[in-house]
Amino acid sequence: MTSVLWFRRDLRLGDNPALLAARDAGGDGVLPLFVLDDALRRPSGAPRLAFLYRALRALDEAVGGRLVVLPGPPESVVPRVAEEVGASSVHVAADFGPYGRERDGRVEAALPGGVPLVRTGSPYAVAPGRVRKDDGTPLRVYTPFYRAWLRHGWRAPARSADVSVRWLTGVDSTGVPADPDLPAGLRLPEAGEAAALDRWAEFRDSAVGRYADHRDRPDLPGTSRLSVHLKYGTVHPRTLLADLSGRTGQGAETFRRELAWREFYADVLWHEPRSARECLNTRFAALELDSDQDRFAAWAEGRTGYPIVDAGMRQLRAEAWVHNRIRMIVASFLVKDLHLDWTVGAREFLRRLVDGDLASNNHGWQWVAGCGTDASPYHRVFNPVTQGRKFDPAGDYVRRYVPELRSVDGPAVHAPWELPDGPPEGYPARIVDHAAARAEALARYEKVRR
DNA sequence: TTTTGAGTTGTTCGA
DNA sequence: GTCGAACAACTCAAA
Repeated sequence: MTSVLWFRRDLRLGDNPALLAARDAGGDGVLPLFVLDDALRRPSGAPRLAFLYRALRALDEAVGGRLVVLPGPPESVVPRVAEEVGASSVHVAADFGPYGRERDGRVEAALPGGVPLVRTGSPYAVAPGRVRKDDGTPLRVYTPFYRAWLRHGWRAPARSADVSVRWLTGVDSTGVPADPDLPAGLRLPEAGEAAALDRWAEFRDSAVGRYADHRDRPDLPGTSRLSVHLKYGTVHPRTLLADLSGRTGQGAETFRRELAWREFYADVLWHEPRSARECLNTRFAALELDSDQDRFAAWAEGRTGYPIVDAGMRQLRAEAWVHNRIRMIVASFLVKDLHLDWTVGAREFLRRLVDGDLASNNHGWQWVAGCGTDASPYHRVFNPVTQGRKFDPAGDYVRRYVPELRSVDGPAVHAPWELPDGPPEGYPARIVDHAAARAEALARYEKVRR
C-alpha cells in the first residue's frame, strides 16, 4: 500500500497529523507532493512566492530530496500522481479558505474510484467551524470567541518529527522554481521548518515576557515575526500553544490572544466566504468612496506627507513585512483620510506582504474600515501624528524608513510641517489635511449608519 | 423570550 | 499636562 501526501500550506514534518495519517495508510511508502497551482501563484506577489519556494526547498531537503513538485491544475496533477504510484489514498491538511475548499472538492471528484482524499488536521489549533455557541451558531465577536475557543481546547502536538517515513520516488518532478525577481535589496526571513522553530525559540525565551508591553512598538523588535511561518505552516500554532501552556504572565496570555485572532478570522471567513471580498456588514456597500488614483499612488509609494504612514508603506516595499500597529495606521489613512475602498488597500497588502493571509488581512482591513466584526465605533479615526508620538516615541521607526527626515531629531519627526525651519528638503507636503479628512469620513459614515 | 452587559487596538474637548 | 466624558448607538452573547 502506498499513499500520497499532498502538501499545501503545511510545509513541515513536525507536528503534522496528515503526515502520520499518510504513513499509516501507506506502509510501503509515502509520495510527498506539491502542486504549483497557477490560481494561487498568480495573485501572490514576488516576496510570498520566493518565500514559498524557499520553504519548499527546505522541505525537499527534509524528505531526502524526494519532494515531487509539479505545475498544473491540482484536479489533474493529483489524480495523475496518485495513479502513477498506485496510491490507495491521498492525504492533506484540510483547507478552509473559499478557494481551497472548492479546489479540494474538484480534486476529490477527479480522483480514481476508491481513492479518498483524506483530510487530517488543519492550519489551525481549532478547525474553523468548530467553536460554536451553545445553540450551535457561530460567534461574531472576538472576546466571546476567545473564551469559547479556550474552552474547546486543542490536541497536543503530533509527534511526527522523529517518525520515520519511507518516502517514495519514481515520479518525475519539475523541481522547485527559481526565485522570482525581487525588489532590489529585499531581504526575506529565512524559510523552512528549522528556521521557524529557531525564530520561535528565540521569541519564547527572550521577548514573550515583554510582549504585552512591546508588541505595539514598531521601533522595537518586540513581536514574534512568526506570521509568515504560520502562513505557510512551517510551524503549527498548536506547537506554539503547547509550548506556552503553563506559562502565566501577561506576555504569554497576550500572545495566545493574537494566535486566537488568526483562528477567529479564519472562522469568520469559513462561515461567510463572501467576506473575503466585501464588507461583512452589508450596510457599508452604500458608503460613499473616492477613487483618486494619484492619492492611492501617494499612499502606496509612501509620499503622503505623514511620516508614520510613509515610513510604513516604504517598509512594506523594502521588507515585505510591516508591524501590525503600522498596518492599522496606514490602513486607517487609506480608508478614513483618503476615503478609498478598503479592498484596494487589502489587495495592495496581499500583493506586497510576505505573510499575506486572506482571512487575517481582509478582516483586519474591515476592522479598520468599521465594516467587519467590530460592531460600532466608526468614529474611531487614527490620527497619524498622535499614533506616531505614542507608538514611536523617539521617532526612530520613521527615520529608519524615511531618509529625508533623518536630520530631524526626536519625536518632532512626526510633524515636520511644525518645525521652525519648515520640513526638510525633499520630503513631500501633506496630500490631505487630517482634521478635514477626519470630519469628511465621519460625515460619510454617519450617512451609512442611518 | 427578555433583559442586561459588554465590546483589541481611538480622538478630542473641556475641566 | 492630565483626566474623564462624549462620540452614538448597535449588535452580539449569555444569563
